[in-house]
Amino acid sequence: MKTYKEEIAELLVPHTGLTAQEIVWAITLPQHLDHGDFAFPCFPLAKKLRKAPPAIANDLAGLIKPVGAITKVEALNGYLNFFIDPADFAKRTLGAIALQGAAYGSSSRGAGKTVVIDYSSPNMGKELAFHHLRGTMIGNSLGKLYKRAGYRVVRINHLGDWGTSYGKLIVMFLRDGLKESDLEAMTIERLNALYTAFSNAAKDDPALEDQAREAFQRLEAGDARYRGLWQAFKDITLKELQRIYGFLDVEFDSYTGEAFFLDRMPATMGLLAGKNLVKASQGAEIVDLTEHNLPPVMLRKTDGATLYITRDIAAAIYRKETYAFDRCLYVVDNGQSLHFQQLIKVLELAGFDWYKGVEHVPFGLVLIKSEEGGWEKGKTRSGQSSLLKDVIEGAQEKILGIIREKNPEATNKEGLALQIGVGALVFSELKNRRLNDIRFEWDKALSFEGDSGPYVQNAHVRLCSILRKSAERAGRTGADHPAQAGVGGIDFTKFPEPQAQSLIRTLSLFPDKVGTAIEANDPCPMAQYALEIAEGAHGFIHSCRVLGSVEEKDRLFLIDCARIALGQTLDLIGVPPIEEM
RNA sequence: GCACCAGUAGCUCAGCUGGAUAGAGCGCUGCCCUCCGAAGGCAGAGGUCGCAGGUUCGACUCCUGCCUGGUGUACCA
Repeated sequence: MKTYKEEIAELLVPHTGLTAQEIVWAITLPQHLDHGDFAFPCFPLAKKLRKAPPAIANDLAGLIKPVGAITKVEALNGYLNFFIDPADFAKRTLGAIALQGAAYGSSSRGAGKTVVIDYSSPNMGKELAFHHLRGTMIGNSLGKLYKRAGYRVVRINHLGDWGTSYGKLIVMFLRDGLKESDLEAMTIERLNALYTAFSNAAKDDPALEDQAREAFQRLEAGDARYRGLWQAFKDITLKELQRIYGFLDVEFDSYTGEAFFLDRMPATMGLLAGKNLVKASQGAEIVDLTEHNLPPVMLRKTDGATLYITRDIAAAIYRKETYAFDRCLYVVDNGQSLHFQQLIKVLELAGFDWYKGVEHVPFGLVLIKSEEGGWEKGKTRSGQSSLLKDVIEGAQEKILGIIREKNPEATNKEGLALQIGVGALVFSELKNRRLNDIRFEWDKALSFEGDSGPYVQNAHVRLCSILRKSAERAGRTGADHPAQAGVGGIDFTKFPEPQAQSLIRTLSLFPDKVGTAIEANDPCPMAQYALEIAEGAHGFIHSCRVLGSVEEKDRLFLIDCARIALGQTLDLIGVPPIEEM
């Protein structure tokens, strides 16, 4: 079926000398309802026709006869405004939602293409901190968005599981007199404590740093005992990670961390040397990028050990070979921008033309309000831990109290509180543009009012509640989902209220919003869109009684379509679309 | 020094490939529950879109320069 824009373009082609494609591209959505549904700006034609834009608009308005769903064409301020029959608009929009259901907004733009997304990627031996949440949820959302656009998506957690840090862990483990038999009882908290203990001890005993480097060298050399400890530490970390990811409903297709690429180091170094890129400098091996206005890339330290970026180069090549990706996205904080500029430049210089598909997707800091009132990285509140699990539990606890007060009959209050808490935290991190530093305020994020996770979840809950009550009235169990039955019997002229019109217009934007989010590699447009739907839903529910009204059947249908669109939007950004709260 | 990012209402932020009168939330002033969830809705006050140039019929949006702030910058990851 043709879109409205395409229909309008057909009308304009004979009079403008533009192609249909150019016109579709130029058509915009008016900001004000009384300006119609679509607008064609006549300004670009002014030079070509040597006429003032308002005059062109007037001429075109006289030449074009409304046909089909287009009911009126009007010239205003140099724009040609098109008005669509509201019933037709409602039928197309809601019909598409009813037909596609949970697949609403799917497209084939990514058909046959593969995108690899690297996100979260914490360091092993440490617990997920609050600041890991943003990148994790951005990557999670991008994965879902790309899937909806028809891409094959490979989600990778590039664990930081190699480096001197693991020498430190081993040193402290042995220094405490611990043995392999103690690994059974080892927890992530205790591993974390070993790190802290190391930094404290190293202040008094600088020799510890050397011991850690030695331990890491033994690890790299393949010492069996050290490798065994390392593997045990990694297993403990993974188990805990998956527990937290479970709370967030985040998944990965691969956990290939840095260590996975160790045996590819010689080949990678050889490949770069073969391209004449490797240079000796102060006892280390580097790639000199001065003529590209970048600092040098260190591939190998004086002690012979490889570095982070060396493994990243190997990993990029491996991913290309393994997944044949068209695009490879690294969702990593903006502080790493130099690193990724270097990585991509090295891939280019090495002659890999696919470097063009490799892209850093940076995001800004999450700043916390300090006691002095300033903004800083780190702790969520003075004296309070910045571990992600503690933040989630804190949110859950606070919300549990509110649920007990506002909805004492709710079943599974703990589970609901967790989903609302996660929704609140996730929404507060995704509603802003990716690159903006976020000023996180605990109370605001968990606020039950305004532009918040609970606000958008609440709109979904109210829609579900009406559908549930509808079933209840008819003696059915569960909730009614009239959209599943299709558009048969629905009277699309029954939505004349401005609140209904506004809601339908908002629902029609879903596919465009998915596209916008993907082009920007940013879930933010989707989160903003969730607010728009929620606002539209609240407005409609407030002013248009559904159950018991003359238009009950038609309004229930609209409610169900709004529920689908909002539920899908929430799912795409990783906010749990709950049905009661 | 170089690199990346940000600067829009008192505060926290939206604003699609340049387009019609720059939008929300919080806070502030008021109003609306005999009515499907008030975790909601409605109204009001509040802006020289960091500064200066440039491109354009048209700039919050693009370009250049500056100012301010954040982050990063070879032997950590």
